[in-house]
Amino acid sequence: MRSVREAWKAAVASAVADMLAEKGADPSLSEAVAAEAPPDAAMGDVGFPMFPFAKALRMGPPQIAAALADRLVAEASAGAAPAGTVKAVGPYLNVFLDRASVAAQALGSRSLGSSYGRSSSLAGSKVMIEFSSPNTNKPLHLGHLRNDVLGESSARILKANGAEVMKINLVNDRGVHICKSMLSYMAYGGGRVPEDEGKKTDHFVGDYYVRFNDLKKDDPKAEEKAQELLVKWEAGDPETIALWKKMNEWAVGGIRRTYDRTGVSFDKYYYESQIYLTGKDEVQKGLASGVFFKADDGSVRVDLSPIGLEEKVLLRKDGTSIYMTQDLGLAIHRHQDWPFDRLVYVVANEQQYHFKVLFYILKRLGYDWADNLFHLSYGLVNLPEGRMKTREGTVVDADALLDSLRELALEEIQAKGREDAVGDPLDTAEKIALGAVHYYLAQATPSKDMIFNPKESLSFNGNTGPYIQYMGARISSLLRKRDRGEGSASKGSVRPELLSSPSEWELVRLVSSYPEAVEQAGAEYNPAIVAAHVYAIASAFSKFYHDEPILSCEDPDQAATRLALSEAVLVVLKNGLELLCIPFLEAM
RNA sequence: GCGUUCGUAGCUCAGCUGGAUAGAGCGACGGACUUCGAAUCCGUAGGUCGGGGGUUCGACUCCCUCCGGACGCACCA
Repeated sequence: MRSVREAWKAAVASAVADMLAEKGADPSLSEAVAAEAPPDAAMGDVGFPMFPFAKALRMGPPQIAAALADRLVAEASAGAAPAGTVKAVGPYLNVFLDRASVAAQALGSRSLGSSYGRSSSLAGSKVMIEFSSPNTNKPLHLGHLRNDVLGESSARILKANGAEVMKINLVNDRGVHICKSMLSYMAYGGGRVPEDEGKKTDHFVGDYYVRFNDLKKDDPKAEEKAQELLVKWEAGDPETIALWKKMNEWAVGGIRRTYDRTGVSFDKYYYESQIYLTGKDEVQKGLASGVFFKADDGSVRVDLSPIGLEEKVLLRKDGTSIYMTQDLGLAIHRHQDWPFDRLVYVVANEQQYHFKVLFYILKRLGYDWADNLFHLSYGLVNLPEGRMKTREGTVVDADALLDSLRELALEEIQAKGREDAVGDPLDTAEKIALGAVHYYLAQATPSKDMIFNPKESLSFNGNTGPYIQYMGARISSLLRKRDRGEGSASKGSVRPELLSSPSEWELVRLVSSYPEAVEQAGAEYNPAIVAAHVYAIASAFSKFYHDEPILSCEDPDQAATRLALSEAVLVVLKNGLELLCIPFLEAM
């Protein structure tokens, strides 16, 4: 569809340039030709507004559109224009595409299967993407799920556009917050292990972190002791390290189980405990080259006035490093490990300042890849009841959320009496729960704060994951029937020109523009674009399915063609859901 | 106080990089199952696009200003 549209755009631009030249105006003004979508398909498939040329041509836009239409019709009769017909509609020049050829192209997606929607727009580029980055003192919560789905989905979209992608996870496994859960365990743990309490290992650790609040009441010096423990840890005290290792294995092990459950994976794990000292040497180099300076108090700083900010300390006066130092070193080391062209950080928007400064410093240090750093900044996830707060215990635990959604989905399957039809009810319920959460989180514009409504996410009605999964299941059901010999489709042949009704054309249009959506999502690091497209096609299919007989169509050719269209829709649904980390279901 | 960002229907969100009558979903109200899965579909009501200026042939979109919310402004991560 794009190629046809581009061809028309070029044809219109060339015709406009000719008109401008004839009137003695500058032909390069024709670069302002823009292809748009008319509000109603009855007005045309592609529209070109003529306003920008009115002044230069000394004509009203409607007159320009009419004159241009005549010109292009003449070219078409001479075989010089792309397929389709043109029509002046007020100030717009509209094009009606040759629907049969667009439909034929859309049906071609069936043979491409899982590769339909791939592009080479990012071919040859290496993209590293960092996401999730959990702390090892507590399990994943709803906010992580948004981070994870944005990261994993973006990675899949980038790959679909031809990029080579390296997914990395930076685990925050050191620091005073980790020491707090250790201290709490030392006080209350009594040597117990997760199995003793029948708990998932990361929850076991998280519970001790929460109990640090009790410890503060029992022991007024708890905060101090946590700091002391951190010092012991940094000194490599064997006992401290042993406990730290044990608890971290529990935490990371549990978190990994949640990743397995949600379909998130990483190519490489980095641990802060191993890299928190990196970056010092880079700062020293920058100091030597004059990018940084030594302040009167002995600390090393960078001047941020060129980007309208103050100074930033990079090394304390005692020579110890800070967060920025570490991230600086890590970025450089990562590039040595795997020379990426772009580096994407999926991190909450509260760290915008941090990345602004980090990117600026890397650029000042002269790294050529510093121009292609991107902070995929996302907003908070809140609940209908209000904001999640750790202290108030209103944080939504990821595992518990998935469990409760799975339970609700299971109840629905049972209520509909579909246990036998779905085969494995619990597994199906789990996949519906995952579809609900991932779709809901992925469909929102990343940068904005959002409200997560669990009940709404699971609704089988409306703009939800399960609704889309349902359309996939319906099409699968049709195909099963066809394979069993039902209907007349097998006796007919596929004829794209039969796809002419409004609902059929809408589906053709959406199938054929799917690759553009994937490409745009990749260019903007925005899975929501794929989500919107997948929902649109599911919704359009639902209408089509309701209005038109498919398998039960009397005319074999029409049945075969409509079934082929359904298969094309299925290809888009499957591929799109895959990009969004939403399981596809044959039946539900 | 300074900076960033957001404000679109009762609620949750789109709005294709400045174009045709601002769109969906939920909720409300009213319809559609002897028919491929009604976990669906159709219709109705509901908006001064936070307010006010400006740029433009044309502004939800760009600029300024005010109001309101969020986040940041550490030698914490």
